[in-house]
Amino acid sequence: MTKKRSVRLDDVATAAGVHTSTVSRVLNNEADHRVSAETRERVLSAAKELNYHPNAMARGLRTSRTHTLGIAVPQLDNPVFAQIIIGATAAAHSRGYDLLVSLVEDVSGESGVYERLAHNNRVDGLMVSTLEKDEVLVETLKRASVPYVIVNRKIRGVVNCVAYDSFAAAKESTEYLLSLGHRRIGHLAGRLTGYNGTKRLAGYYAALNAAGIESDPQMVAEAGYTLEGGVRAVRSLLACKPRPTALLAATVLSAAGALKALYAAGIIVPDDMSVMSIHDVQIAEMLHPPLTTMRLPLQEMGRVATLGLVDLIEGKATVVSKLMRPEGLLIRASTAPPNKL
Amino acid sequence: MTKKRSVRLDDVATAAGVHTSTVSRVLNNEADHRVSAETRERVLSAAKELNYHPNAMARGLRTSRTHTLGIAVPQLDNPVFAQIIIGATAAAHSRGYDLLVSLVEDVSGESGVYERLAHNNRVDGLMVSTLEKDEVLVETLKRASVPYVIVNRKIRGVVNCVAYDSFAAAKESTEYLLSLGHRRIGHLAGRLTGYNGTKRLAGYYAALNAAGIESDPQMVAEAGYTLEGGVRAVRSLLACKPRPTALLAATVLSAAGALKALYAAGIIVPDDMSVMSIHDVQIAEMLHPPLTTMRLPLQEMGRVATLGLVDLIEGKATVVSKLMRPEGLLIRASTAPPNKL
DNA sequence: CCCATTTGAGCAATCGTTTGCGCAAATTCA
DNA sequence: TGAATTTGCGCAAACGATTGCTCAAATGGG
Repeated sequence: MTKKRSVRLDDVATAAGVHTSTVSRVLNNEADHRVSAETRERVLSAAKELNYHPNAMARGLRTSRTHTLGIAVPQLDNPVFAQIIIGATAAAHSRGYDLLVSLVEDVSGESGVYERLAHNNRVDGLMVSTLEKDEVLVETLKRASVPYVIVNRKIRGVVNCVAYDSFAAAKESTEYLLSLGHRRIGHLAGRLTGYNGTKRLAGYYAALNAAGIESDPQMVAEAGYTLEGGVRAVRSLLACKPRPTALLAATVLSAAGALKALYAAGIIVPDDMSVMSIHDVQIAEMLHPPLTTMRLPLQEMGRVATLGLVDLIEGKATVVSKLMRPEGLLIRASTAPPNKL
Repeated sequence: MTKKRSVRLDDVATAAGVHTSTVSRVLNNEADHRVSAETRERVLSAAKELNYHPNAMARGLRTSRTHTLGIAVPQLDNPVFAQIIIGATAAAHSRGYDLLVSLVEDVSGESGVYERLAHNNRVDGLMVSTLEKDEVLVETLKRASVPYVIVNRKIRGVVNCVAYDSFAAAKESTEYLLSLGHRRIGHLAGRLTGYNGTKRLAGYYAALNAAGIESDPQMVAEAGYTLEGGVRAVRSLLACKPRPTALLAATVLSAAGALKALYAAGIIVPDDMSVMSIHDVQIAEMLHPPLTTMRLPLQEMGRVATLGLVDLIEGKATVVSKLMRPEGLLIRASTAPPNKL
């Protein structure tokens, strides 16, 4: 509260009886420490004594490094992004960086975010996890003045991407449903204009084909990544005859919507229909019945992207590219063999 | 990618044929605009032409203002905090600030966060929503060098607090259960060492007393703010005889745990037992049965706290203190009159 | 027409660090 | 012992903006 003048390098220098430059070198542990042990000691204790903290602005101005990372996400109330951010903050802190979270809700409108963060030298690097169309994003990032990495998708023309192997995740999920004996499997797809949505759809088809099952476009409904989307998609799938006996949702929120809609339609899960989804988050175990999921390393992805970005910034790497493998099934009560009629 | 030198005030000045100071004044719209309309025009177009963006560091160093706010939360995977942050980001952006999110998980250990953010002049102000004991927090904040506001609780000795009227929320919730005809109402309390936990407990008691019902400590179990806590608490409450016919959970996650545990115990909701909770978040409608809730203005709280903090920073206010009223019941399918045996 | 006032814009100091360079003292080597 | 290094530290110039002053030119009043 009190507007006490903060203690500067100067103050420490005076207290230790040396020049500011010496203090700076000591405190920054310069590579070739051309400072006597005794002086070093004196400086360190003076700094501690005065409770010195370097001024981030001044330092930033001089070194043009902010020790801050930015991350742009489209939503925060989606546990998937929350988890990614959790992983990212932890990793950032572990490397001495802070994390600036930017919510970029409106896909098209927001022209300012990248500018605000990157252009003003507010951040040393940027993680981007928004939902723009590839071309738009590429175009915007072309103007970025700091290193960046795309999180949660892959983009043609951008080398630094950390994404899930969504194809494998969907394929393995579908294989599990097949192994239970299901033959008519529906898919609540993600956004079919985006990376994850299309990859998951492809993985789903691949598993069906490999099992010699002819894929039926009627069994696929785009649900996006929301509860409501799941509700709508299930309604449309229920119109098919014969009905599917199992559903694979591209994400947990749409699966939740599916459960809701199925319940409303009087269809019992898993007796009448199995449901599973990609992404294991806490919600899965709160649903009724608890949801079988394919686990993807969410926090880990935030971590990997962050560490990679820091390496990029610090020149320890020139490329950050990783496809994260699914971590396996978590079988709960929402899946079972199909009902023999 | 290319390390293009960024365009400075100097460049704009040269382009416009004036001095940097003039450019600065134009761009900042100085109060008494002692600049001719023509010059102003020239400067503005030059700035746009060159795509000039002020260097945040340099400006910050000079003005000792970062236009960044910090918010410290204990968890991100709790939708309650996610919503608060959503409200806060929007409000911050609307006033031209960015938001630095800090996850302070370990209550006791983390000594560094406040220092890192506030002391280094990384932020102009701080919102604190962590779970430390009051005394610890007060002690830490005493050393803060920037304005701050406590979010989601009230603390003796700190004037700038934005919190819920948790007492009213719990009281009104309990009254609803009473109005349905319930007489034996259990409470899944929050943390009984904290503000919200105790206030909600008090509100619950108050409603019971007002209805002439003797309160029974056995009907209260501390569940905290997690799924597991809810599960455990319900198990202990089920041991009471006679059993409660309704439960009020202090938060939605513990309510989810309650539903899970009740299902496991073969108790039907709401037929055999009603369940409701404070805090309406999307999870509530995904649960089975959909959960009756007392709505509290989550995003709004983030907004109010942020705007207040900015006012504090900009000297437009000296106090930020608000108790936010509940927004009313959202009646879903988890509550009903008690079963007449 | 002359002096007082206002207007418009430049000068230069400053914010707190970092860092290339210089220079004395201390050390090494022959 | 004298020259060549090495060691330890200070000097002062950046970094890019903001802002109190200064001062000439333009304006106004009598």
